Amino acid sequence: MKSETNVPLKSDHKLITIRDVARLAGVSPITASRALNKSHLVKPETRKKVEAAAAELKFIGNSAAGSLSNKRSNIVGIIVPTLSNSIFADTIQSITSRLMPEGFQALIGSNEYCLQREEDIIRTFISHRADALILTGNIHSKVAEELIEQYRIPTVEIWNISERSKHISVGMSNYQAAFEMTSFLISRGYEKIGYIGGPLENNDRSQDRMQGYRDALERHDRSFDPALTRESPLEFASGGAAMQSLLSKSQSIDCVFASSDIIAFGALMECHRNEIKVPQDIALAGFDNTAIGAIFSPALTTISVPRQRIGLKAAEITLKLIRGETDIKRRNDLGFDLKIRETT
Amino acid sequence: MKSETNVPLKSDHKLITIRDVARLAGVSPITASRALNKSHLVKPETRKKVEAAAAELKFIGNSAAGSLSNKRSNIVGIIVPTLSNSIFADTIQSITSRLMPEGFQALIGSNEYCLQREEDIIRTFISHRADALILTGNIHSKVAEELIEQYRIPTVEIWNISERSKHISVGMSNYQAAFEMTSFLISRGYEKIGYIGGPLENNDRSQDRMQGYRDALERHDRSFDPALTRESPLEFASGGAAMQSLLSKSQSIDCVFASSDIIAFGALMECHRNEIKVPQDIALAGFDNTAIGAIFSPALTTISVPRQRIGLKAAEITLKLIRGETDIKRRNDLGFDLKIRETT
DNA sequence: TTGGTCAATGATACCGATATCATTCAGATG
DNA sequence: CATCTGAATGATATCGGTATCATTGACCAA
Repeated sequence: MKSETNVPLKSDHKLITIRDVARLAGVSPITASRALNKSHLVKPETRKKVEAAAAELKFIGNSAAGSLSNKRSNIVGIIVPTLSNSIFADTIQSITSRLMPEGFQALIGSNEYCLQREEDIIRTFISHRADALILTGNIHSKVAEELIEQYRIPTVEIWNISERSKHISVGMSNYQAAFEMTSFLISRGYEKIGYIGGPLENNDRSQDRMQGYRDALERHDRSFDPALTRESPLEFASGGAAMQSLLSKSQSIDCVFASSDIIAFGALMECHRNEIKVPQDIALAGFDNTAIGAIFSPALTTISVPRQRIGLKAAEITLKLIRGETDIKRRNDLGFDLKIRETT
Repeated sequence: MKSETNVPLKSDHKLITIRDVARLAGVSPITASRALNKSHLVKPETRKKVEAAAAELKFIGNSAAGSLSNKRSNIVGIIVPTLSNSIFADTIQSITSRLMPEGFQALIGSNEYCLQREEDIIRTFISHRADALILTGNIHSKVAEELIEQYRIPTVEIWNISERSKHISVGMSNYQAAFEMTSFLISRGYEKIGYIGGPLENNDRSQDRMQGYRDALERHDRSFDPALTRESPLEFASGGAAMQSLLSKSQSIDCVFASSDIIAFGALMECHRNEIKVPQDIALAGFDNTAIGAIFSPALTTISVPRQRIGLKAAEITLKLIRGETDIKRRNDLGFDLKIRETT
């Protein structure tokens, strides 16, 4: 076999540069550069010559050289907690579909719900001199905030709106959503409403949802009972385990509010296994409105989060920030929807 | 409000450079650079001084300048069909967790099952002078292949192993997996086995799975009947619709092999809605082994694809390619597992 | 005719790192 | 002691674009 083709050591292999394009087109490198980027500065005829030359050579500009020179990387860094949960994938998808046509490249990082990892990712994003950052939530490490400040990176936070946020934020109030869902469950007549939430540590969405549940109970003269709550990793199996734990400790529970659809599914499956009927024996509500919830049988009552709209809005604000526009609201609350379906 | 903080126009704001670090440490820029990167060339004492200076200034190197100079971007481009399906998220996660500690940054793109979009993404990856590419599957546009060739980008294909592949590949034989699943279903005694596959166009995995199903039937002296097959987008609802279509056209079907768990779930839900019992009335098998399948009730029979191992192996081969090592197998078949559970 | 404006293009310098080659000097060698 | 060796460091050039300022010539006004 021609094993050399497998050994693409960066050899002396010469890549096409804009000088080559310029030479072929019979113009200077700067004119070639202008023709390809700011074409209005160049005679249409010249532009065509340059474009033809670039096409013939299959020229692809070196963006490292470009950003080094003009101090704009055309890179936007996005950090989400995880890629495994498709809710964030939807947001990323809509961000990139808005940014790519504008010539931006998204750098995507997942911090796996860890602030230190987020800080490391931010550091590498800064090393690429990202023009802007889009971060999930509003809890970040102290050093991360300092770096953002020192390097003056325009930053947008997504997925939660709260007083806490020091940056521009796009999302919805997780607190209010949990509050309304809990209020709804109370209005439905459920007496003993349990709660299974995601890990609280360093997660503002989890914290706010929990607080919303709690405040709604108290607003309706119910006492908050920690024995009816569980904290669960955001995995199906863990949600099931938390449900099992709830069931074994307090039989009289008649409703469970899970702060994530993933947990809710785990809980639902646990009910199936124990031949507990949903919603007849126990009602169940989730949060996020994942695709499977709607087609599930029984269909899951949940909170619909405008994931795509969050991404779109965040992308648009990011573009404005990069372009120095100033008509930007600090808090962009896109709201949420109570999806009342079969499990309650 | 201090609205200036919201207007981070790239002003004349001076960023820390390695010259600043060098000055503070009392050495030349080159020595500072060496101290931070190739520390063995520098006296330990000097290195400590430079590190202290860098830390004090919170220096983060400009990777654009770095890669322009040393012709290595430390960037690896990864393209998956979509981020919405968590199976690819798992692979990405394991790739990046292997590459990041080695100092590489992953650029992630999703082509939404479109070759043209893949080509565009490859073009931007090349503009960043990615050191290597990791692509899903082995069907790419002609121009994409030409660009990879011209710019000599080491490339690894993941998720399928077939003769078709022109690059190094890491994955499993989708053909063989579908063949074995179908054979298993036949051995279980099912008579009329339907098939719902993903879109075939430009998707080698879908094509190979379909062919595996077909060949297995014929190997066992069953005739392949196109009327028992459906093509469905990879969404829950579409899977349900395809199932409905199958049910309405041929009542006598007693088993359906869905080429993706997502389709299988849609189909399963459709059965629930129609009060068709799985597996008593109709058996159902999926493909991919998504997390929910195992905890679902009834638990889904499916093919387990070693998603994480694919990512890990692909990352390791990528590192070897970048480093010019030559002991690399062209086809890295990591196998698959038949997960026989309750739906068959 | 002269001067001014503007469109089109070019020469040169520079972005911030590092490759390359040069230099210095301590210690080993004969 | 002269020479060599190699560790440690530095001066300069360079990567591939583009910002900046300069130049050219066409067109127009006075």
